[in-house]
Amino acid sequence: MHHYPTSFLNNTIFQNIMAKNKNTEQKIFDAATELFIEKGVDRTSVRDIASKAGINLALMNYYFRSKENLFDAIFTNLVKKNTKDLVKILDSDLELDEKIKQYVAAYIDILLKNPLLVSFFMAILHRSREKITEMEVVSLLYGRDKFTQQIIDEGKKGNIRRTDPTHFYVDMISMITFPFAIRPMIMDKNELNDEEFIAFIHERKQHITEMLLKSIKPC
Amino acid sequence: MHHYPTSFLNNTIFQNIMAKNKNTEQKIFDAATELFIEKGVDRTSVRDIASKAGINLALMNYYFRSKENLFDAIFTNLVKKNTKDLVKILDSDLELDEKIKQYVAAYIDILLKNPLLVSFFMAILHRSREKITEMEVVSLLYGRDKFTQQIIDEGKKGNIRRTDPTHFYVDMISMITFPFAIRPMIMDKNELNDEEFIAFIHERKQHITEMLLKSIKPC
DNA sequence: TATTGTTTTAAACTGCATTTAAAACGAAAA
DNA sequence: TTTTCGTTTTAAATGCAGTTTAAAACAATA
Repeated sequence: MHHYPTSFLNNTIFQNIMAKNKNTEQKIFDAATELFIEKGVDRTSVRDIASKAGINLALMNYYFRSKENLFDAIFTNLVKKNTKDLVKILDSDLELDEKIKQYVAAYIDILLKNPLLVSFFMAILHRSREKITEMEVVSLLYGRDKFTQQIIDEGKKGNIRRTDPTHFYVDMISMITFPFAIRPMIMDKNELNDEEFIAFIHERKQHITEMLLKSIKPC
Repeated sequence: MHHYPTSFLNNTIFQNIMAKNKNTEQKIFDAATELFIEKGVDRTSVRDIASKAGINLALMNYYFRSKENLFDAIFTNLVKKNTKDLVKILDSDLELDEKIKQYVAAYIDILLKNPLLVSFFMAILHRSREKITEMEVVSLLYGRDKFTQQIIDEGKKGNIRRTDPTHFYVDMISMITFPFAIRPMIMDKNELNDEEFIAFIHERKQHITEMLLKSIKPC
């Protein structure tokens, strides 16, 4: 009979564990994060993590139960840390135009700053696409109740063309996100280096905003 | 010293091998294809493939050298079979409007008909994003020389707004492709069943076309 | 019939995540 | 202080993955 420590994921008593297990658990968490960034999730073994964290192999399983769990913990942590602003913008009382502009720019900046976020997302989608619906934290990346209502309302008022909010939202996140997923392809086909790709992505902030606004502008 | 059979990938003498090795090589290929569809690439082991094909474990490596290679062969085959039309449309002499409309519809139909294409693409992007640039066959999914020129020309002639063809093309494939990648998320958040999701995707044909055309319409 | 190259086989090898069972540790109770 | 008991750590084993090896079976042909 094993006694597993309270999970990292169970953050109601997050503070308490941290006081106690800070060293080992945090060491595993940090080492894994660094290695996942550096080599990708699949190409880092738990032995790598253990040796980088300076702990015994079995401790990874003792604290996180599995590599998959550790991955989820890191991903959840990363998403939570980075998407607060995004949700705030969508739920704000900004004018629709300004809201879209800010959302697009903020989302792109987040993805530029956190390459891990992109590759984690890809990893989850790849591993089992269904799983993503089970991760509550993903709502933070696809939650838009107020925004949806706003589009419907503005359409009724005649301030914009009547627009299907689902299509509109899918368009928006597709144009923002997908280029990061196919980054090597875009760089290769357009002969861009890293710097130029980043510039291209920055251009897209304005480009996407214009595209979206033009599509809802009333005739 | 081993004597590997001429590779499946080397299709200059494709016919010849097929006459000889049809049984075993094709059995492996077919079994793997079915299992990859059914359970996903990572969740099918080479032992699964061998037992489904009714052959010895080592034969998979004898014919395809590695599981990765087998995967590539299947992917390449699948892309080649399905993207002929797509390239034809982009390279045709159609009017820009009509060309965009046909391309969007054809691309979406292909992805609807071949779920494997989507998950294979994700698998490659996930495994090593860089690898995708090495697969010549991917040009078929991202090749647009004549199309690019056409957008520039029409812009100069004043038939459309002057438009950056790279952004335009990225927008187009993002809006077409990405929704398939996040299918479970869209279904979950909008409470769609399979049938409704497919209907949603069909709607997108017209939606995306309108979106793209509106963005290049001259003021 | 003997030879040579090809195809198939059984078994081993390597590296991986995970599990086990026991040992070490630390704090609280006796 | 010593005992006790839950927690943390350890070394070793387990089982499954892809791949490799070396020999056997087979087929064609000289």
